[in-house]
Amino acid sequence: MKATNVADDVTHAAVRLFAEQGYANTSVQQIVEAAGVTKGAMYHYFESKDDLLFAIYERMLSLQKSHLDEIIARGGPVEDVLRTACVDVVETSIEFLAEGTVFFRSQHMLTEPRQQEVVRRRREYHDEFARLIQRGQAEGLYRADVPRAVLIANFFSDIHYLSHWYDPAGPEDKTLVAEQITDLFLTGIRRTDA
Amino acid sequence: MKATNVADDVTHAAVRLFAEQGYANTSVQQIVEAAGVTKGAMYHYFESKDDLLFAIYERMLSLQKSHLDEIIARGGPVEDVLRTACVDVVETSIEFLAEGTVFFRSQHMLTEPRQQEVVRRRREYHDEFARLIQRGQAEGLYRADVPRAVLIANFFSDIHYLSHWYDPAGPEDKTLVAEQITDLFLTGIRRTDA
DNA sequence: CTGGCCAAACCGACTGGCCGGTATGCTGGC
DNA sequence: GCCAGCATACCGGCCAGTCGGTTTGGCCAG
Repeated sequence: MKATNVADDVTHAAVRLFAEQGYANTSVQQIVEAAGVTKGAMYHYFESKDDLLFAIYERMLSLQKSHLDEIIARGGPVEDVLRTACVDVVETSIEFLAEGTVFFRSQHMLTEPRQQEVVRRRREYHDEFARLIQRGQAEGLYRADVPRAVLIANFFSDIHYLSHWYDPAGPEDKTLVAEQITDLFLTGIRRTDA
Repeated sequence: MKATNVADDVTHAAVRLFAEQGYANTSVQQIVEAAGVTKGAMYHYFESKDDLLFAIYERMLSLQKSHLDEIIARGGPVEDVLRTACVDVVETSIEFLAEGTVFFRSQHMLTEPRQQEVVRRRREYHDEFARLIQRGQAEGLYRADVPRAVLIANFFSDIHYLSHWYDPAGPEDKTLVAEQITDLFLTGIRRTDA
């Protein structure tokens, strides 16, 4: 559908600029110029600057949630499912690194209702992930001497932090890094006691 | 020195408001009102809003660097030094949770030269931490099959993420959490192969 | 003790620029 | 001839920073 690439062009330009300069430091004028359209065109497709930001969140949230759902639906041993889910989310986060930067940095710039919506959707993801860990703990695979919240935070933090150090132009391969991070995480939470 | 608590009052109010609403969404007027001073007084102690933000960074950077220096200076086995350093930085980060929120969220709001200064100082900290890991690897304590950058990111990410989930009013004790996080990290990077 | 003096600390009304959003108008396709 | 899809000039609000002025406190000469 080449129908309206205006909306897409604007979104892409916005992601790039928001990631580079931050939401507050980026004017609508800059975005439309970078996208090669005019303000009128943009406001034809988006209600507000806030709406534009939310579109970026909506995209990421849907994407990651659908991936997780799909992986869990495929079933299999908990360990395998968890590993696949972890590797996938790291890889996806690397693929959408700029989106991730905006995602984690600008949530507080959204208007209150939309911020709540993002919180709600993230909690859904979090809870689904938590149930995986819980199943693993029930099977005696993962340590239970540490609050589950800490275990989960220990992985989510890696996703979060990616945009702060990973360089797509650097030497590290994204799939390899995804496996390495997952490995560090799973090794850390594995039950080792007698 | 009760001499000038104006500067302190302003800084504390600023940290709180920046953490709550973000730097861009907080007006200087709000800050001075919250601090119970006037704009004139504030601009007597700070050159600009940016200067105020940088003061927060300066404080955190100095604090954490001095802690790390001191712990390394005390010497001892690498494993012990690293563990102490990790626990300390997590604990400190919890104590200064609001500062941390601002620290990681608003770096791109600083003017370019100051942003560079922050990058420089953070790299100093990073490199010192990296040398500890390197020593541990040389002694065969830590795995070397994963790039050192990944190992380090795996820990720094936890620090970074703290302000996103840790609730000071919650049930988790900060020292305990610090030890748990450190434990997960050290377990993950420990060499286990034959 | 005291009055004069100076600097540092502080006050708060004002301004100039920027920027999100809008109003109005144009144009080509059906 | 009408409507979706734009273009563009413009407005109004907000806010960092300023600036002329006032207050406070320390200090010394008389």
